[in-house]
Amino acid sequence: MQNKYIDEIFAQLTKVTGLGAEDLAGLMETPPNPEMGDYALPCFTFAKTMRKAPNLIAEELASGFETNERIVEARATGPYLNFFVSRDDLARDVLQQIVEKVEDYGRSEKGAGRRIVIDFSHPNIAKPFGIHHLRSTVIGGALRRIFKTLGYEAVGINHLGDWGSQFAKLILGWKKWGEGELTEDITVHTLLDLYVRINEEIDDNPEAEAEASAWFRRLESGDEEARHMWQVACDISWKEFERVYGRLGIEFDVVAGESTHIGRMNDSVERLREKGLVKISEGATIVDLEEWDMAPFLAYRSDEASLYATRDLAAAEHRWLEYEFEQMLYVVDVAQSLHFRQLFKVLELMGHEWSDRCTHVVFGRLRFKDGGMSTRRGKIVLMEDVLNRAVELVRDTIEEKNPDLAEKDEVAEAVGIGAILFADLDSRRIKDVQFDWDEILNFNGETGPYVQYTHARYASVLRKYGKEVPPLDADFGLLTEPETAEVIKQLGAFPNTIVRAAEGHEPSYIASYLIDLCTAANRFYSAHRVVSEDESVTAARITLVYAITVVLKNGLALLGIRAPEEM
RNA sequence: GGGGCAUUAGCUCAGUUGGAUAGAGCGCUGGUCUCCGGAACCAGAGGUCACAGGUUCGAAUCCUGUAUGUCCCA
Repeated sequence: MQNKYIDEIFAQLTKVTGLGAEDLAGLMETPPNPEMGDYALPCFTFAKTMRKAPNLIAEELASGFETNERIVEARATGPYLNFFVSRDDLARDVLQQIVEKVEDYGRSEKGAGRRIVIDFSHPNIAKPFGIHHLRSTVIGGALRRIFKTLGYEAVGINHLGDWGSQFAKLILGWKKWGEGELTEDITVHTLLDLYVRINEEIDDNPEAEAEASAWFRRLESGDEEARHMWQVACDISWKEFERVYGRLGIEFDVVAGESTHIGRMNDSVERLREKGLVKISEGATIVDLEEWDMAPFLAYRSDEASLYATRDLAAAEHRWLEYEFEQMLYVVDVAQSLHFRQLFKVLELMGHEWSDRCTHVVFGRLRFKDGGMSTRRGKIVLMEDVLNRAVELVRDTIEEKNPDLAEKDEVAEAVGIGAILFADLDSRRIKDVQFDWDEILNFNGETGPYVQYTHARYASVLRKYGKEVPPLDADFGLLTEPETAEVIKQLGAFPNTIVRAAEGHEPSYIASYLIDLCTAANRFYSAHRVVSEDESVTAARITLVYAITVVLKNGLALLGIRAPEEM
C-alpha cells in the first residue's frame, strides 16, 4: 500500500506523531465500509505514549489535519482516524493510467534484473496427461506470467518425469507383449495399458521385478536398445503434452526433464561424500537427517539405482550454476513436502548458501468425490477428457443463450477452459480442491465464465456506443457516485494485487480480485445507465467501462484465460 | 511411532501486517427489469470462526495443548 494519497497522509502525520513513515505504513488499513473512508489509522497504540484515550487522540489528529485537493477529509470515528480521498482526483489518476497504458496497466519494472526459476507442471512421460497435473501446470504457469509482468526474468522449467524405474517396467512390458518395434505410431494410451499390465504382472511374479531392475540398470548405464526405446516413449508423450499445453495456454522457457541431470548425479553425490555427509545404511547411500526430525535423504538405493531425490539434487546444483537465481520455486503438491524439506536441508549442509532461495510452493491435492485414483492401476482422469467435456457443455449453453453467436467453437473453447482454470485458481493453493463437475460447470456466481461474461457484456456496451473508445474529452469529475467510486478503487488496486500475488506465490489473489472487480462493476452497471442523453456523463462512463474491460482482460491473461468480446 | 498441512454458514471458500458489526458464491425463499447482454442485480434466512487455555488495550488471525481429517516417512 503505497501511493500519493498515503504519502500525503504520512507527510502530515510523521510530524504530529513522531513516527516514521514505515511505522505508520504498518498501521494503516482499509475501513470495513467505504462510507467510513478510504484509509484508516487505528489510534490505540498512541494511547500509552500520549496517555490519552484513543478516541480523543483520533479527534485531535483529525482536527489538526489540513485537507487539500487529494485528501478531502480526515474524520475521527471512535478510536479510528479515517481519511477520505478526493473522488475525482482518484478517478482521473486511475483512469488516465489505464487509458494510457492499456495492456501494460499492471506491468512494472519492479523485478528488473532479478531472475527467478519456476519448476512446474513436470508430468510423467509415458503416461497420459492426467488431471492431477492440472494444478502444478496452472499455478506455475500463472506465477511465471505474474513475475514476468513485474519485470522479473522468470525461467519456467518443465522438469519432466522422464527417468526412473517405470521406464524399465515399460520396456519389459513391451518386450513381453508388444508387437514389433516400439515406434512413434503407438499412442500414449497403449503405453498406459502396458504399464498397468506389467505392474499386475510384477505383483504376481517376483521374477518380473528382477527383470525390470535389470532393464533399469541397462538404461542408467546407457545401453543402446534401452535408451532407444526410452527415447521413443518420450517422443510419444511429448506430442500429446504439447497439444494440452497449447489448449491451456502454457509456455515454458526450458524443457529439461530428469534425464538431463543423470550425468551429473555422481558428481553431486561425490560432493556429499567429500563433505562427509553420507552414510551407508542397509546398503543404501543416505544423508542422515534425524537431528532435524526427518527421515534420511536417499541418494542411492541399495541396488545403486538413483531416485528422483538424486536427480533433484543434481538439478538444483546445476540450475544454480546456470542461472544464479534470486529465487527458485518448486510448484509441487503437498505430498512432496518432506522431500523438499530434505532436499533444501541437504543443500544447506553442503554449504550452498543459496539453499534458502529455494521454496516449495505447496498446493493441495485434487480430490474426487468417488475417491482417489492411481496411475498404477490405470484409474486416471484424462486432462483432455475434462477439457472436452467443459467445452461441450459451454457449447450447449451458447446454443441456449446466444444461438446467433459467431465463432461458437472458438468461444466455447475459451470459456470452457477458462472455467476449469478459474476453478483451480480461485482458492488459496494450500487447500485441497474438490473436483466436482456440478460446481465446475455451474457458470453462475464466482466463476471464470462470470468474469468472462462481465467482460463481454461491457465490450458489447462499447460497441453499441459506436463512437471512438475511449473518448478523448471525458470529465472524470462526473464519476463520483458511490457505486462508481467503488469500481475506480478496484481498478486502482490492480497493480498492487499483482505484487501481492507474486510475493505470496498466490495466483488466487488475482482470481479473487477479478471477482471483486466484477461485483463492483455489475453493481455500477445496474445502478447507472452508461449511454444516455447527457453526452459528458456518457463520455465519462464509457471511459470507466472501457477501463473495466482493459483490467479484466489483463487480469484474466495473467491466469491464462482468454477474454472473448462476445459469448 | 515420528513429522507436515488443514479445520470459518447445509456445501465450496474469502478474511492483507492482530483492529470497527466475521464476508462472498452455490443451494433455498422472495424481489428487480417500457431502457446499454438476466451467464446480471437486490433482499432474506443461515455462524459458539473444531475445542480448551495463554499473550494483548484488542485474537478467526499469534503461542501451547487436545480433537478430527488428510498426506508423507529405503
